[in-house]
Amino acid sequence: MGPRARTIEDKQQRRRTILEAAKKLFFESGYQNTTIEKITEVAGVSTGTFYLYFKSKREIYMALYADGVDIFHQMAQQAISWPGMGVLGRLSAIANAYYRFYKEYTEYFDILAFIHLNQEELENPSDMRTVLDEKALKLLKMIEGVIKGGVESGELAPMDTWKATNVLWGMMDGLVMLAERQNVTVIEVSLEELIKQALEIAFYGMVRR
Amino acid sequence: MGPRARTIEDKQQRRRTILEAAKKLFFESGYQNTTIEKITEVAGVSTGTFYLYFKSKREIYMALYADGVDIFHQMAQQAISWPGMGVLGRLSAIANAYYRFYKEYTEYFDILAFIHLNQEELENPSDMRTVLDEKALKLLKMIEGVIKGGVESGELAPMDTWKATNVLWGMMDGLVMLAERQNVTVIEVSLEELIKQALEIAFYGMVRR
Amino acid sequence: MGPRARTIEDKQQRRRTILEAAKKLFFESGYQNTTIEKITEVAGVSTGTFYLYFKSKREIYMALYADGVDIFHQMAQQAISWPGMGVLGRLSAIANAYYRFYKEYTEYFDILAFIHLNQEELENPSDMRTVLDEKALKLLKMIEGVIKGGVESGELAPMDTWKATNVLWGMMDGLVMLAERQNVTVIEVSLEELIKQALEIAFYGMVRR
Amino acid sequence: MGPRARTIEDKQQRRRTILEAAKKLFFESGYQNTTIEKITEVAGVSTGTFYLYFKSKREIYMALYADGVDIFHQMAQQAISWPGMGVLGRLSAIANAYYRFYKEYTEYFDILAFIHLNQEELENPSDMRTVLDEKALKLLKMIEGVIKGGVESGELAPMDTWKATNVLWGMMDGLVMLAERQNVTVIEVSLEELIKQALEIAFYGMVRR
DNA sequence: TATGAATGAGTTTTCATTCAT
DNA sequence: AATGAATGAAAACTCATTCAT
Repeated sequence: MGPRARTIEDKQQRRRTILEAAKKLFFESGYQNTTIEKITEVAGVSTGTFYLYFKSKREIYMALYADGVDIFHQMAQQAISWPGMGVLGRLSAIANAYYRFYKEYTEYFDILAFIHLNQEELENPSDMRTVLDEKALKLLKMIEGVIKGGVESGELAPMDTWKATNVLWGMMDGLVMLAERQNVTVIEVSLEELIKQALEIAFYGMVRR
Repeated sequence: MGPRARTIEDKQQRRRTILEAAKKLFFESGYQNTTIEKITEVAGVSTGTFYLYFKSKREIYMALYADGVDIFHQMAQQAISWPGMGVLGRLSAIANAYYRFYKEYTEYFDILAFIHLNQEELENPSDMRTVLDEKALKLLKMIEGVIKGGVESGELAPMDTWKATNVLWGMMDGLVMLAERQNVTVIEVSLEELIKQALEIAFYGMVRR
Repeated sequence: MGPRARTIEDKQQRRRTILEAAKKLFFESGYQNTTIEKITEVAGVSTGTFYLYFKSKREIYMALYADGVDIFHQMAQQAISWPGMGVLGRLSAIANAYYRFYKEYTEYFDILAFIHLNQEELENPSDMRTVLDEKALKLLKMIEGVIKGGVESGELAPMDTWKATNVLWGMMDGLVMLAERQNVTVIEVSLEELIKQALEIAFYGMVRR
Repeated sequence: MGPRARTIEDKQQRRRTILEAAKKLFFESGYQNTTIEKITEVAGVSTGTFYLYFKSKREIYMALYADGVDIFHQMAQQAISWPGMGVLGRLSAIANAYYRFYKEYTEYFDILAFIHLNQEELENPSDMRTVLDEKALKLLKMIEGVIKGGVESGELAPMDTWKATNVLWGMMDGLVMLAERQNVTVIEVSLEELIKQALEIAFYGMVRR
């Protein structure tokens, strides 16, 4: 339908078009309920073209995942890049970034969240997997860096920073997941407030006394 | 081939047999990779019989979910039923019950966890959904009851108890989910320790100062 | 479309129906050009039913192959079962059986012939393969038995009977294959005569002088 | 990417490159498993260029077949071109040439053999077919010439030389085909020995007594 | 109640061929 | 003459669900 993608930029663009279509559909209907046919239909290309740009359904999913992690990583990085912030400020900033990512990039967020539990469905790990895990690990390391800084500066009590990082992350994750379920309506508490409260609780628990 | 289930007990028994088969398989292979045929094979009944006891694949999944929530609810209830426990003891007990449930009833746990993110895959909400949300709500209310008690007794600082409940729950959930992913190996920190640390952090944040 | 196959005989019958449809189509259009859909269409069953009776396209092919070998084996066996036949008579009888098989069961013959060279297309050997090779081996052993008998009775010159068997078989095979190609028309010599001549030549070469 | 083939020689060269790539791949993986893309990749040209030199996948296959027949024809011709050879010597020489062709040009041999049985797969006959049959016919006529010479010189018994030619050819063909199948391992007899034995048997049958 | 044979829409993926540049 | 992106028709196989017995 579209004109042939002749230059590298054209091809990048076409890849993006397909990626966007897939993102939209994965978000709307989930991985299983999204068929290649639907993706190509929305992207306005033929089945064959899809396979010109992506090896498989799985691969496009992973590509989106990678993008999602990158986006969040960048958001978080930026959030803590202001000089003169205290640890608590930085951690709050990361939490906020997390929340903003959830709100503004829900499609990506859902893709990230989906992968948590459905690795079986996505079958064999492959190289991609490793790449992705590395990306995720780097993200956690960044957060740990912030906590470490806090401990060193004396703002936070001495602690196992790696454990603390995972606690913080798991906490945020858990809260958003809670909100993600239909339960959100059940809970009748806004996610934003929840995160704030969680941070408060956590921070009181972490600061040096 | 199987004898007819004439009495109500017979029927209940047969239902349980199918349920157990499904639980085993959902746990081993996930929802998508479990076929009705496999379930009936393991249960030793025919395909038709399956549909005599469950309306659809989805329904049996939901039934298992409900069972899982019930089991955990009972475990948590029991954990806090000792008289003379402080709030922190009670909350710890609940967290421990959560951990124990995760360890001892992993099949159920996975089923519960799966549902979080895959509601899309399970399609139309149906009545079951409501029943389940009610069950889950009751569970959260029980936890809130504990926190409320602590605030009233002055052990905990005054706070929005409903928010705090959700924070605690989300925290635990998030941690286990973190551990459930492949990331567990990445993280290299045992779940048990993580939960302990999380509680510590949270409790320090919650107690009256 | 047809009524449900309830008894074992019904099922055998249905299996046969599908088998016949496949045989016809493989013969008419070759393996690659025969689709499961065409087979089920001709057999008057649904796609799903096909897979109820055969694991794969390959399997139905192999099943036909096995039948073909069995049929020929029986024909050859019967051909040499008359008491009081000399070796040459027996070998002639086998060659005739081969020719009759080619004429009367061309569909089977073609399936047997096809497999010769296209094992790649049929991919991984599997158990079936072994079974089939055993069947083919048994057939050759039967022919060798006849030649051995001839050598022992002094009708034939002493020789490596296994080699001779393979020569004879390869000869017959080669001739029919020659006839099978479009070349038949080119050659303008009837297959029957060719086989007769070949036997004459071979026999003159084999008899004790 | 490739430079333009301006002169006729350039074009011939490019054609050859593609042909060689196809030969290699057809031999390694068979007709069905060889894609145009793989061929062009190996040949170092673009997909479009392939279709500039060959009308279809089928056509390149046929072209290789023609080459194969030509090569063997030349080998056989040369083998019998020594003056002062007897008939049996000449026939042996042809058989040896056949065997050598099988050994040294296995790729071509397989291509020739494949066509025997898979004409269906190659679809509509087309003009090529005729060309090929003519080539094959010429080959057989050459062999017949040798036999005729033998009959005329009295070395061989009087016989229908055309039939005998076909018998000999079919015999050789049949033996090699036997060896080509997986059965080779089953048979456990070397092809070379088989051909020798076959010739012996045949010659004893053909010589004047 | 129980059975299990039958269904058929639905899914991913391949690849020969075309054609605008 | 050469390119290679785009095409889209196949094709094999799966599986939740139905329904006649």
